[in-house]
Amino acid sequence: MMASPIEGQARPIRLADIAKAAGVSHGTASNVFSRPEVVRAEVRERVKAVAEAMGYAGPDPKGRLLRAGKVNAIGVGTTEPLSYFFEDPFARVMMAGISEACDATGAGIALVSAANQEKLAWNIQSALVDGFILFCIEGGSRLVELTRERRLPFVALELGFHDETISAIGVDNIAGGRLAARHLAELGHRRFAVLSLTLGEDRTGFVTPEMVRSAVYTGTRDRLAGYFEELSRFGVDTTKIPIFETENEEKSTRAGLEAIFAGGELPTAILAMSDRMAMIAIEWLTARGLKVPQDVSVVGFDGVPDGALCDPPLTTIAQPITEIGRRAARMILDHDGTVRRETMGVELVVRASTGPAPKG
Amino acid sequence: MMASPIEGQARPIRLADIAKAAGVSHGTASNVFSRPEVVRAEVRERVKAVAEAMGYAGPDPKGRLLRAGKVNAIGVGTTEPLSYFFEDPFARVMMAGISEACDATGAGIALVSAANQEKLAWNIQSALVDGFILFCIEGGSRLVELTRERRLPFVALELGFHDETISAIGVDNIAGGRLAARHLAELGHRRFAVLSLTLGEDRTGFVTPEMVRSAVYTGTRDRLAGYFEELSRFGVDTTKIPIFETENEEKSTRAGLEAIFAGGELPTAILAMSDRMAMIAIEWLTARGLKVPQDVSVVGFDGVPDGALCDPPLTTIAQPITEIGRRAARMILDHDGTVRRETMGVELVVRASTGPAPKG
DNA sequence: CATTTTTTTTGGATCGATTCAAATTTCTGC
DNA sequence: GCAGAAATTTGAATCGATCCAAAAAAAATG
Repeated sequence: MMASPIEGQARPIRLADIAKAAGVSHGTASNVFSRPEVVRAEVRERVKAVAEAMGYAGPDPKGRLLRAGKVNAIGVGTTEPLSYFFEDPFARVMMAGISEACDATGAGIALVSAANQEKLAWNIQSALVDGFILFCIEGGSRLVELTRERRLPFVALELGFHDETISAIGVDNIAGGRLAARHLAELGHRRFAVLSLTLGEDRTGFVTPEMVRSAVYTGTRDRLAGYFEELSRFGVDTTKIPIFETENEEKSTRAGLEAIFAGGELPTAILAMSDRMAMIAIEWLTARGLKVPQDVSVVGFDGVPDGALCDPPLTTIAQPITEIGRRAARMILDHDGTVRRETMGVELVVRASTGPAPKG
Repeated sequence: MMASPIEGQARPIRLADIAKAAGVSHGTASNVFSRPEVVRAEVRERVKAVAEAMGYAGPDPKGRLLRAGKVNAIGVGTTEPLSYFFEDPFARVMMAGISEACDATGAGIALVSAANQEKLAWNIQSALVDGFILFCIEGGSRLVELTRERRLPFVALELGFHDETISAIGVDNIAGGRLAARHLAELGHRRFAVLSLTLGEDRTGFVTPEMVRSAVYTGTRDRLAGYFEELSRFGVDTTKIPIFETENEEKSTRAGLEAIFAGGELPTAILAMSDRMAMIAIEWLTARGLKVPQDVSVVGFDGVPDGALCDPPLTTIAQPITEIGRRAARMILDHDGTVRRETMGVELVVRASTGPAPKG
């Protein structure tokens, strides 16, 4: 047996090397780093000196990890690309909440995502985490299935569909819908249009009542139900309200607005199921010469910070996003094996995108 | 020896359990999952069936990791709290670039930070990553030292000081300074004030020429040098230009503006070393009844997206932030053991916060 | 100084996989 | 039916630490 031929690319120094060089057992060497108080001061210093001299990088977490069994990190997963976490306003606030809880306990955050489906599966399988928080905005069911296979605790956020077997944190969508609708109705509005999130399949366009009934996404359905329940109470014929399903992005939302304002009785108020759509709507209306809120009122949903900054500032149904993030993280961190479901309240934040219905 | 007394809380199933149950060696069992093509179809299906029946979660990455030696994830570290990554505009754009490179190679991202100094050390020591990207905005030297001990590749970003031994990506601060100064000088401005990033110690307030000379932070010093070189060329007496050192946040920046506009010859142009300060300045000036750019011009530094959205849109020196992020990630991902230093170019982005110097 | 108590140190077992040379089985061709 | 080639399977070794019961050394007690 000979030493590695090239000095330069020697393999990294292991704890066992230090132990041998210092003339102590590997148990003692380990203690020097992980429980220094149990080893005699003299020995401790000697070992440390040897480690220093040999350029030891400290106990390798890879080794420790296997023994410890716990990673002390939580994975946050989504089907969107990784940049989603840094670009999407909703995700960012959520992450701030998650970060807060992680900072407090010293846990790390690993971002899990992937460019394509195969990689996603692999990344979930190989993520070094103790549990997952899932952003189920899109492709939620696949994300959930993949994660379930890891048999680690996980919490679903913004889970569109209903599944009692998984932990989830959501908001009271019906109440949110009602709040938004009542606000507009009380301002005198009677002609509405809805900019809806997806109901099921990947499609965009106007939605029929049957489609609503058979909707897979209960979140969307509930918001709609909330809108309509409340509007009915004000005597509005909800069957006449146009509902346009978008993909919650610019193109399909604009298409929806075009369609809604194409003719017939124009709405004086728009119920948007996300702040994103609401803000796109405001921009579109303004560009079209319609004043918000004088001509058309717009109310959003989510309560992202950007809403306060747009012009006019957005009236919206605010979710306690940061708190949801905090709780989700805590659920993973102090997981006790039970399935937990929490429904958070929402609140109406009145800013300047809504006003009295125009006369006549 | 007896089976675990309580059925419910059995320890997780290991690959070895599957192997035994299926009557194959653990080598074969391992192959079923990691190299299915080498095992006979019949055996493969049998093992898979057993695994399924026993509720095996798939090969545990903790085990694989130790053997493989490579984590396939990069750590992004800072001394700021974790939420910094999701809230700071500059960091966000940088992260988007890093994400892009990681997405492309399937690498994961682990966020490393800490509430306090001890935890930071621990978190860096125990991060499961193949290398680090360091945001050295503040407390950079400590962050670098801590990371150096891990003996893993790392790249420093926004490294304030000069150290040839570490890989870093930065921008040409002198050129940036000159670009900003020339732009203003060409618009006819002759009376300036500088809102400066920190030069060394943690202090705020006006800065003397000696302090500039002995500055630790070469980034700050270089921007300043760029400003002054160019202004001298236009015949401006740079010794009279007030330089106010802030902590790049609201309070100290406002204090700086108060001090600068407290009396004497008021500046017609402000050179801010960050977009953050520039935007705070615009707000402050506007609130004070001074019109930007009619009364006072403001030019920032960084080129964060928010700058385009503020009112008036900010003229600034744009760094290729996303590209820096991409390169940093790539440096870690295809690390070859060499120390790499890159200096990226910057460009002047003229928007509406600068205009001709007011007459008289 | 012998005994008991306390503090340190030791070294084997373990965490959960992957790897690879060698052994075994199956397949080919004649 | 058999030799040789090809395809599978085996099982010991390894990755880098931590844990812990038992042994050894040091300190305290009578």
